[in-house]
Amino acid sequence: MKIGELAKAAHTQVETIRYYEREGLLPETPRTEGNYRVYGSEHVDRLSFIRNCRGLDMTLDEIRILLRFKDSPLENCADVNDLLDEHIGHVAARSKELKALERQLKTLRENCRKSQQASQCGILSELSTASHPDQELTTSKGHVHGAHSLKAKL
Amino acid sequence: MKIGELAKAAHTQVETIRYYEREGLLPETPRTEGNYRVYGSEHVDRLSFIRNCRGLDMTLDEIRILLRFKDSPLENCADVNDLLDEHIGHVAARSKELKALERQLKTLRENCRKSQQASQCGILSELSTASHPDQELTTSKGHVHGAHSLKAKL
DNA sequence: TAAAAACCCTGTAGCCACTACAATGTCAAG
DNA sequence: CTTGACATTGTAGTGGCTACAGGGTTTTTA
Repeated sequence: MKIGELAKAAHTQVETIRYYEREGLLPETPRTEGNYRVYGSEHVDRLSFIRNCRGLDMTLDEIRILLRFKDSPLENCADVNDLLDEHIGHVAARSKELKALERQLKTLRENCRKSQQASQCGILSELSTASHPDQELTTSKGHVHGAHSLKAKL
Repeated sequence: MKIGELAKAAHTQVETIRYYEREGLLPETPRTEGNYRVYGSEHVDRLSFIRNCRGLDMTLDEIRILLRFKDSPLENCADVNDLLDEHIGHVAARSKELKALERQLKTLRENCRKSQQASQCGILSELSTASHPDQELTTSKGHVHGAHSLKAKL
C-alpha cells in the first residue's frame, strides 16, 4: 500500500501523513526500491485512530499519550480516563464561551437595528466601549482555541 | 503616553501593540528623542476597539474592515451588519460543533466505566473505529477554529 | 516503445495571532 | 553614578497542517 492509498483509506491528505511521520505519530516504514513508503492495514488503523482523536479536537500531544497507552495495553485505564476528562473539561469550557459569545454578538447586532437612523453606527460605537466590566469573564486555561473552525481543515 | 502605559490602559501586551503596528491596525506614531513611541487617548480607543473585537473572536482581517468603516463614518451600516452576520454564523456553527463534540466525548468516557474489567480499554478501541458514518458531519467552512481556547491568551 | 500522466520523494516556506527572547539603548530614582 | 525599569529592533517559535518547487518513479495511454 502506497501513501496515496493510505491517505484515501483514512481520509487524510498525503502531506499530513508525512507530517505525522516526522512528528513521530506514525512509524517510519520500509521503502520500495523506488524509495516509496509501504504501508499495511495496521497503519490504516493507527492513522484512523489519530484522525478520530483530531476530530475530537485533541492536540497531537494528547494523542501521543493515548498512542502510548494503546501500544502498551497492560497499562491502567485510569490515566486514559484522566486525559479524557481533562479534555472534556476544555471542550465544555470553550463551548460555554462560544455560546456567550454568540449571545453578545447577537445583542450587538440588535443595536444596529435600533440606531440605524442615528448619525453613527451603533455597532461600531458599542465595540469601542464593550469591554465588559466582568473582566476576564471566561479566561479558561484550556487548550481549546478560537472560534475559527478547525473542522473545515480536517 | 508610552507603550507600556498604553498596554496597561487597553489590557494588552506591549509586544502585541508593536505587532498591531506592523500589521497596520495601529498607525505609526511620532517618537520621543529617545525613539520611544508616543501615544494619546485616541490610541487607547482604537486599541480597545481591536481588543474588543478579538474578544469576540474576529480575525484581524475582519477587524481591519471594521476599522475602515470606523475611519470613514459616512459609510452605510449595511456592510458592518453583513460582516457581523457572517461572523455570528461562524461562531454559531462552531458552537454547535463543540456541543456535539462534548456529547461524543462524554459517551466515549462512559464506555470506560462499562468495560473497565475487560481486557482492553473501551475508550481506546472505540477511538480506533469511531469514524462516524455521517462523514464530514460538521464541515463548517467558517474561520472559527479548534476547541483549544484563544481566550486564555487574550 | 515512447510519451504523457499520475504518483512519489525531500525540503522549505507560509498560515494565524501572537509570544518570547536576545542584544542593545534610554531614562528616572536613590 | 549606578541600578533597575522601561524601551528599541530583529528573529524565531508556537500548532497543525498546507502548498509549493524541483526533482524522481511508475503506470497508463497512444
